[in-house]
Amino acid sequence: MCAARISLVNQGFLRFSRVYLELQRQLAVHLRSVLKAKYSLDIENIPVEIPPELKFGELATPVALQLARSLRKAPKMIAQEIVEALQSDLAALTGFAGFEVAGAGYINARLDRAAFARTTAAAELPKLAHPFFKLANPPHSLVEHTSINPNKAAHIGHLRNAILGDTFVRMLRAAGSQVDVQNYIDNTGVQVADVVVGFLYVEGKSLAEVRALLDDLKARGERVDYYCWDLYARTSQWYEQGSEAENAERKKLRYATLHAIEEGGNETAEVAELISTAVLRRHLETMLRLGIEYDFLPRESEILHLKFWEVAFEELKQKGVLYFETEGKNKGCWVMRRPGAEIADGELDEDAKAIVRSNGTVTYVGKDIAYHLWKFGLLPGRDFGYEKFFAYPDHECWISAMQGEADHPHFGGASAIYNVIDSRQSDPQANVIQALRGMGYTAQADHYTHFSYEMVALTPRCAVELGYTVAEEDLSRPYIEVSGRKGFGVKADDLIDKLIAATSEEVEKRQTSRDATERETIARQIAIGALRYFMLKFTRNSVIAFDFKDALSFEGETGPYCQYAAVRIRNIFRKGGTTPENVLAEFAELARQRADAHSELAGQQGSGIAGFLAGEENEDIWALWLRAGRRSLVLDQAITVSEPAYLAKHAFQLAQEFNNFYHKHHILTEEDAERKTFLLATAAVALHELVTVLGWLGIETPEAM
RNA sequence: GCGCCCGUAGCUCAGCUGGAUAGAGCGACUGACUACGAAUCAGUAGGCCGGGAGUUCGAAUCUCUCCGGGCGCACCA
Repeated sequence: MCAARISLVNQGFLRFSRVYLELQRQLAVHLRSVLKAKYSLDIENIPVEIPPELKFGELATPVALQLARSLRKAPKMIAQEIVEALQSDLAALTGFAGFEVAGAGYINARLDRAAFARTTAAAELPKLAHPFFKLANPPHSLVEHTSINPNKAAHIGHLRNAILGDTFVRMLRAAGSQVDVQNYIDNTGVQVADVVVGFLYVEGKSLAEVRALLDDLKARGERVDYYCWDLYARTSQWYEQGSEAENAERKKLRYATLHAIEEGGNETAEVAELISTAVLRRHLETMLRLGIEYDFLPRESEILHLKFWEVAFEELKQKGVLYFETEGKNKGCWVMRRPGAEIADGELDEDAKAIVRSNGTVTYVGKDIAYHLWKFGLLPGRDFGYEKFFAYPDHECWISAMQGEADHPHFGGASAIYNVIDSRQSDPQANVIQALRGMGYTAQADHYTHFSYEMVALTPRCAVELGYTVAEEDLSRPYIEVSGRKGFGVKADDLIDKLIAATSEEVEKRQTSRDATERETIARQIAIGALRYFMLKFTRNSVIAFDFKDALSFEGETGPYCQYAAVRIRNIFRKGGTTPENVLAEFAELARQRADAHSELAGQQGSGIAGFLAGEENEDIWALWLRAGRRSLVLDQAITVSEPAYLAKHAFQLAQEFNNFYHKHHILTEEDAERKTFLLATAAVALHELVTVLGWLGIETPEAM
């Protein structure tokens, strides 16, 4: 049922702590040669799974079940024959203790537990000194996430985007990739235009007055993005509030403003620049609270003014991806076939996507195609100017500019890109990929991933709680979509503040001996842990119906639960007066001695390390070691299918298995010195696994809880 | 009309290229703090995996179909 098939696809770049992966590969190779010798069959992908329960062993294959038909033999018979072949050559399979037939014809493999522990512990040691692995020739990836319109405060939907994106970046880096993190800024769109209309016409402010207001807000320590949140909602209403004639005028104002901003070099554009930059800065601050950082902020204004589109347009025309439509509703436009469209030559394709309008202006998708050519380094002669914009403790975040600074890093030219964008935009994303493919950039199209995810919505109860008026028919729905335009939603900073307030209250109660700064750090770490885990525990295409009760929960399957397990382990080492490093070194030495002795005591079970890991009463300990050995496998799978939730699940299961172990076995009072070392080593391995995996999720481990 | 996503326990969700007795968390009910701090642990109850058909030795998983819910399908941005 919950047997997991191990992916063979993507293992190449994982070079550390791959105990489980190695064993799996070895078994698959060996099985293949057995099948060849016995039945003259050459099967390339032999399924090797992790069984649903430990009593079935640590690895299993249903290959005998699959062969039953072609070999015209009962699956159990085949399994028996294969097992005999494997058993007779056990010496060639290091790390395995034996094989057996089970169920309808499964072949179950049992591992040499002591050897597994020895290898795992040894793999933990060097990581302590060098936690980050670097490949000699790392693949260059580009992840784009966050990309909030700079006209209002970030809300919970944006948090899901940024947390998913940031976590994926950490995962890629853990696997050895070189990753550039980009946050695309649409500073010339209608959303920014609307808030500019708000300042200029709803509030009737001049450029100087807007500037003064921004200074004033800054001086008072108030959030500009919050101010814009309200103004944006008011402006959206204002378009519909007046008489029909007035509303028509207001709409005209809206488009005139939009065009002035796109054009640049005027006062309206200057207001837009002031506001969008101030709001953008706030977004970066909000995300930094969650440990989210960026390398580069490409802006729409530069893509426009540096004329990326012109270069792309020529190539699109020349390669026949775009054609000029002379009939139908798209008459006078340059259009592109949609993915999967089957239209005979010369026939009118009414469904084609217009890329250049009949008035000669380019659509959003067109600009996006040009931008993505740049991302892959396929836009000859065009690049952004680069300026420093935001300083992080250990690096700069750059922003696009017309001229820019002479000395700057290079962005773009990636070999793989990931766009973290919600699933509602899958159509335009598919259009861009289609264009790349049409231009013959097949490899690039294949390495273009729309990292899509479902939205965060509010439960009706939550909406009412926040004081919004909810329509009668919406009350019975499972969730209501948030809307920046209506000012309907939970602002990111409000949620973070609320979480910190809740964790602070608990920390004040528990950590009376610590000073205020320490307590503050702990409360912040737990709050962020809770938030990040909450956003990551759901798989990407499940809609999150947001509710404060769930988001503010610190018990059960939550970030704090995982953090707590790690903190408990730290407490053990603190009380025990030793460190994980020392214990692991001690254990490695012990394991080595025992391994030497083992050859003399061949076949003698139940002694030494093997004994600590054998038997019903130690099954939970063995489960913990196994889980730890599985980490790189889980990372591999999570990257292959772009699903950070797998890692969140893994961290939780690890924490759960540790807590279970913690209650059953009391470490510090253990009298047998060797067993105590072994139990401490178990805790050390669990701690390093937890800290590492939580780190990939962007969750810090507090000193105390 | 076309396309994509979802439907699994009272609630919120896992279940990873088909595989062994369908799993968690929350909520409910029982129990466990003078041992490494209970933000924890142990246990009980709770499921026609939306319905139907097909493929298969084997289906929550693949195919088809129907039902229910959501989101997209502009020369808007």
